[in-house]
Order: sequence, then structure tokens, then C-alpha cells
Amino acid sequence: MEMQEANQGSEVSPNQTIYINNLNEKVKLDELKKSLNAVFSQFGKILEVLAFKTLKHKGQAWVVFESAESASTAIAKMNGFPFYDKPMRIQFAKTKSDVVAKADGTFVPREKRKRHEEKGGKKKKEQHHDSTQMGNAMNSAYPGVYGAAPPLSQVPYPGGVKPILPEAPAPPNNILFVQNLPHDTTPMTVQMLFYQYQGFKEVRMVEAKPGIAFVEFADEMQSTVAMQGLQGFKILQNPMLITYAKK
DNA sequence: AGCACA
Repeated sequence: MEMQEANQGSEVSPNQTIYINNLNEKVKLDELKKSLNAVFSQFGKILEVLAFKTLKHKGQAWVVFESAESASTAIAKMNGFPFYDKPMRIQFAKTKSDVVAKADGTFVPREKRKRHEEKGGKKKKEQHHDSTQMGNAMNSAYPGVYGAAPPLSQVPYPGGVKPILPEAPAPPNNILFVQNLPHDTTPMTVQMLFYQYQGFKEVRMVEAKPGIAFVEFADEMQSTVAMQGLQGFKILQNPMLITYAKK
């Protein structure tokens, strides 16, 4: 008799959605989704990122890609990668995501679970959607910013690229200055990109100054290698601009 | 550990 029971149980066919668990449950949902979105968008267009705070679904998330190829690349590249101090565990999702089914035409609305009765009376305005819909960002005139685009009159530099003030560039050193990040980029996202380079020490960001980050390396040789490797790398369509930090 | 679609 041969060994014919292949992988017991863990048989899930490749599809557009990845299921991630072992996520750090202390991270706020909103930040988590933004980080996931930014980190995984390098593998292809993302249709939706879903995560829930209920007990049964804490520490887990679904990232729906436009293509199954993106999903498998994401698994190959990111499974086990440290994310908020815990290695992500990534698989294909077991069932088709609603966004996908809707695009398919195969979507059948499931019956509403009557478990949670809504609080009557107060209808709160759904001003902020909880689920990160990438369609919005992609169609936005303001890449990298979720939700509705601000009126054009308020957008000083469509495309999000800030002008670089003409000043003497800082001489090479061990700290990098990263600009043109989408405004809601999290330190974790930046860390994930620089982590792979030898000598990486830390990322520093200031909430009051969105769009920039400082990335410290042990020495200037190492920061230079990272700079060359990641110069222009796109996070949500924004190419990173990396220079040496002024000290 | 836990596979949903606020």
C-alpha cells in the first residue's frame, strides 16, 4: 500500500483570497487592515481586506486579490514573516469571498444571522467604512488615501508627491529618510520592506508628520544597500523616495 | 486555535 492520503485536511485549492492567522491581536483593527493592505499590495491588486474583532475571529484576516496568482505569490513570499512581532500564518481561504462571487455572478446572499439584534433607535451614520475597500483607493485621485478623495482644490499635489525643497543632500550615513509614503502607512509596513536588509535596526515615524519615515541601519554601507534596493518601491502606487537623513 | 463577508 502506498501513502495515498496526501495532506490530510489541509487540502484547499488555490484561489484569490488568502487567510491569515496568528496575527497580533493587540493591534487595532483599522491599523491592522491598513498594514495588511500596504504590505500585500506589492503582489497585485487587492479587492478587499477583511478582519473582525469578534472572539471567534480575532487574530485573523482575509486579503482578497484580483488574481489567484497574486494570492499564491503572497503566500510563498510572506508565510511565516514576522508581523507585529508574530509570524504570519498564511493559507488560501477555504471559501470564495463575497466580492469575488459578486463579480462572478455566483453570489447568493446568505441568510442573516439573527443572533445580534441591532440597537433600535439610533441609526449611526456610516461615515467610516470599516472594511478597507481597495476600489476606492485605486479610483481615487489621491493614491494611498482611503475613502473619498478630497476635493481637488484641497489637493496640493495630485498623486501625493510632495515637492522636494532644494537643499543640500545629506551625506551618506546610517539613517535613511523615506518620503512619499501613503499617509496612513504604518511603521510595520515600512519595517517589512527594510527588515530583509542586513543591519536593519528600526523604523521611526511621527504621527504628526505623515508620509515620511526614518529607517536606521547599523552602518552606512548597509543603509546604502537598502536604499538602492528599495528606491522607488511602490507602496499602494506611491513610489518611495529614499535619501539619507540629515543628522 | 479560531475560515468571513457590520
